[in-house]
Amino acid sequence: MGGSNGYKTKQRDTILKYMTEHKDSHVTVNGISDYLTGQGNHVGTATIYRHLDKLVEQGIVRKYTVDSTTGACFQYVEPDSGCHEHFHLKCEKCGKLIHLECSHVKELASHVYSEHGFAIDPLRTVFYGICRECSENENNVQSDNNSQKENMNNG
Amino acid sequence: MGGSNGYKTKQRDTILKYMTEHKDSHVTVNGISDYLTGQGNHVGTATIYRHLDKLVEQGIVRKYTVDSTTGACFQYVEPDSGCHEHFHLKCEKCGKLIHLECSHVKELASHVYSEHGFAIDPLRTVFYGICRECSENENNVQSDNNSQKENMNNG
DNA sequence: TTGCGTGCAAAGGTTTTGCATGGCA
DNA sequence: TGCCATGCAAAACCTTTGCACGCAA
Repeated sequence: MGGSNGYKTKQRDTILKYMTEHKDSHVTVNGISDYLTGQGNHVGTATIYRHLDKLVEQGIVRKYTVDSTTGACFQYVEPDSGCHEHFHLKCEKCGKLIHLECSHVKELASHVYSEHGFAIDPLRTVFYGICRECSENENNVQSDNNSQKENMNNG
Repeated sequence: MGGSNGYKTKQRDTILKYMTEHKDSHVTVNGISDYLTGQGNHVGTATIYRHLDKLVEQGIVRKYTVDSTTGACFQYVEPDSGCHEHFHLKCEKCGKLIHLECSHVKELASHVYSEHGFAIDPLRTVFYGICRECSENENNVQSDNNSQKENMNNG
């Protein structure tokens, strides 16, 4: 955590720029790689991993693991907003990842800590369930939907 | 989801027995495989995965994903323990599973449903974090940390 | 006998590592 | 000039899938 975080390189800037421009959504290494390649700014996969690791260590980026089969998700953390903690809802039907920025959850977290001595880690905790769209669809159509695809947009 | 859960085989019994005997800790496929092989009860990896998948579907076993590098973790759920109605806290350090019978959580669940339209599934949802004992230990023991994860206690 | 269950190996995907080269300071 | 950073490919893992054979019902 010293002053020096390594050299300032084109690749580092490119990745950090991408992260800050997508701070409202979760991104995967694959997503970053594809996007940058499409923009003509190809960066090697290993380099992306290495930078992301460093950024996570420095607290600039957070790492989420939703599923063991899917790749890890990363998200930029705004440095000035000290308490940018939020939890996540993951729909078991469509795989959508929803950000839950809600005071109720934070209250719960502090309650659990003071009453139960347990420090909840919002980085790792994911609420599983069924999202609004899917429960509405469930009532209307009953087609087989076996998609395990992730579409993690929506901020 | 018919009544039949498949044939009763030696492998299925072996795996289920292992799960029930380790219900207090989370286990990995690798751990199961190694243990059974050591006991002279070798079961193929694919078979373990296939059974675990079924058990998860049936709600007999829970699946956790702590890290994308590590494999998934599994844990047996006692059918008569009423675990379907309350939430769980899992310590990332010691793997302990804590039953959280707390009105605050239920309130949160109904709030999330009414306000955010998301129906949380208590069976799948686990709060990750650090338990009281482990956070006390962390303060006392500050020995070598070659662990590349973990140091993320903020807030 | 029928058809699911099993084991092995191969495939598919994500992340890490080794090594020679390139680029920042 | 001295190192760190990068890229490529291979390796290391975890998980799934295909296929032939075994075994429960």
